[in-house]
Amino acid sequence: MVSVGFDDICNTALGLGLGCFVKQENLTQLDHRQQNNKEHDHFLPSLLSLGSSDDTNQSATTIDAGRHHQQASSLSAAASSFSNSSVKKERDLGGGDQDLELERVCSRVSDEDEDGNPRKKLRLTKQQSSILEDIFKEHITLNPKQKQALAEQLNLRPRQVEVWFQNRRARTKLKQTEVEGELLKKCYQALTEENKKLHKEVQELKALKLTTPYSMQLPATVTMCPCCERVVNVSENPSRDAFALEHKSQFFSHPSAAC
DNA sequence: CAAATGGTCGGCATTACCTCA
DNA sequence: GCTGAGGTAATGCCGACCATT
Repeated sequence: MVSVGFDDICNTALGLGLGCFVKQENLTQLDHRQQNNKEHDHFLPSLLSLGSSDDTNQSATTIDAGRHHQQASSLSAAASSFSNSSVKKERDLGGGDQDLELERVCSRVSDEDEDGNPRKKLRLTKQQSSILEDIFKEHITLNPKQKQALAEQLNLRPRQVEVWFQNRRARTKLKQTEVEGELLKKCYQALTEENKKLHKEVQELKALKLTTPYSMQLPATVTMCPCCERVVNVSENPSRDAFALEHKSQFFSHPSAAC
């Protein structure tokens, strides 16, 4: 099971599989967004100029330089079914102008592979999914470098990594929406219950008001403001004594000011 | 300096394929 | 073997943003 810190992965494709990653500063989502475009200028050349120091990098560079040529490897078995898929457009860099142009041409071809068979849907391996999940926990978006590096690590195309992250964000949002919906539902039920209680209380108070003279309506320990009908139970809350007294005095001198 | 243009991105809705009960 | 439901990879479109002209 491969477990690699994403900050490490995204820093350089050279580090893939070599454990020689360099820590990269964390990026916020906005940072990613803003950085994406800026990085484009130097992203492509840096990847293409990856000096292959070993066979691992050699294969990675091969993928990058010619994304339409599938690399033969165990991990790429799943990806191989996409060699000629109907990708709308490969938005990821890494192939140069000629490759981009080629991509534009090839991207709109049929959903069939070289053999004329209908495109098969990729199922990511557990290992691939696990790595993607781990990285998603750290970063829900990728910048081009990160995407490219991850794609190379997983033997997928950058577009596939991008799509996975898009779908993963959508799933996260959907779950979050469901959770919030449940929460709102519970809040609504609680408020409804509270509302019922308050209505019942109001009815009881109104009934009490009708059947009893005002001077006898309240226990000796309870004070009610005639303006707002606010009730203060002095005996239950001695700390309010001062408030009650002050309020009381205001009731009869300046009732409106008290409320 | 402002407007037009082109490129890239993420979000979103939808489609298409696959698996499983 | 067939079928419907659910999961998910992939597609297509859109608006936002940025760089360039």
